[in-house]
Amino acid sequence: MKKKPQNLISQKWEILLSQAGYRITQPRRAILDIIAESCRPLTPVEIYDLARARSSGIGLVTVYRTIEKLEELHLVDHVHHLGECQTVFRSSDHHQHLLICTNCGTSCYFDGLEVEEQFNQIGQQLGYEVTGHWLQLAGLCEDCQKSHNSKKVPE
Amino acid sequence: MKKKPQNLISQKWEILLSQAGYRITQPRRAILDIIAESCRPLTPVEIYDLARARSSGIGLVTVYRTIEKLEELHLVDHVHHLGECQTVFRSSDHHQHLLICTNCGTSCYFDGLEVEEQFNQIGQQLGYEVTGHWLQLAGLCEDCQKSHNSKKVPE
DNA sequence: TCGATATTGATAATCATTTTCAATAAGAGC
DNA sequence: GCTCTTATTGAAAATGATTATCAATATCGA
Ligand SMILES: [Mn+2]
Ligand SMILES: [Mn+2]
Ligand SMILES: [Zn+2]
Ligand SMILES: [Zn+2]
Repeated sequence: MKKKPQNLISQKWEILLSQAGYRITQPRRAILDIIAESCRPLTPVEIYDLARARSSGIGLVTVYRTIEKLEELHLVDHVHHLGECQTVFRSSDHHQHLLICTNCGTSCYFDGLEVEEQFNQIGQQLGYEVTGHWLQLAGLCEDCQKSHNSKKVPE
Repeated sequence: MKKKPQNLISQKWEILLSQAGYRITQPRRAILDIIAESCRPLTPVEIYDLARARSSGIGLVTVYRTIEKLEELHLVDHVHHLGECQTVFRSSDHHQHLLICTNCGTSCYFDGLEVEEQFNQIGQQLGYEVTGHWLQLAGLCEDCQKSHNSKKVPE
């Protein structure tokens, strides 16, 4: 019987949830794993389906409640892209932005942008005090550039 | 009896809707006016309430259907901000980005950003072919900076 | 091991959006 | 202006997504 090596991220999340006074249950663990391992933002129902395929008897309600707690601890971000406005993706530890594949959803955080100064100047010109920004890039990932037509969606 | 001078934008929209084969009805006209005049993104229900206050007997369904057509003709944009993911705002004629007040919602388009080159480079580093971007600034508008506390929401 | 209680899933309730449909009104052609 | 076709309307019902309720269960500190 193979022992599945647990994902490092979900391992960390379990500790943090524990420290916040939440309990680590079987359904919750399955949901954490799914989200932590995913290379792309997932909808609640996608998480539900993937988690159920792995360990049965999980309720969609529990998915929503688990997402709620992960958000509260800032361990996941809400991602809006394409039609979906409610997908969830593991958050970066520092302020970063997402580059999302328009075909398969595979997402990467990136940083190193030099834009804050420009943002402040634009605000000044319009009389606003800029307090935040929201930036997301869209494109085709390496795999999807090769197989340009196929609409396969990973994990 | 005062003749209300019609908004230039909604006037233009009526022509375009007409040319697209759609009819200009009283409910539709009221909805166009509300959206065209607004200085901030509105939810369907907000549009519904404002339009009903102006001319009675308008259905929420008609609001949804009118938004649908305005979107189809690219006359309005979907705006995601704060909790709301389904607000509607008159679109800019060329590619621009929005700066939105976090307090009252008042929004301005801006351009003159020098970022496209940086976006492409970032994509290259990560193996993506960048095809689009999504950028929005948030801040406090001039009025809301003065009356920092009051949560009044215009029109 | 025990016990307080956080968590669970089934079910029902709520909220936003879409569909259905018969009545109405826009507007092209006369 | 009048007529006729048909796009549009609002009420009501249907759908889909999210949230609240609640009794049974599982977690985890003592
Ligand atoms: Mn940033
Ligand atoms: Mn741009
Ligand atoms: Zn891809
Ligand atoms: Zn403001």
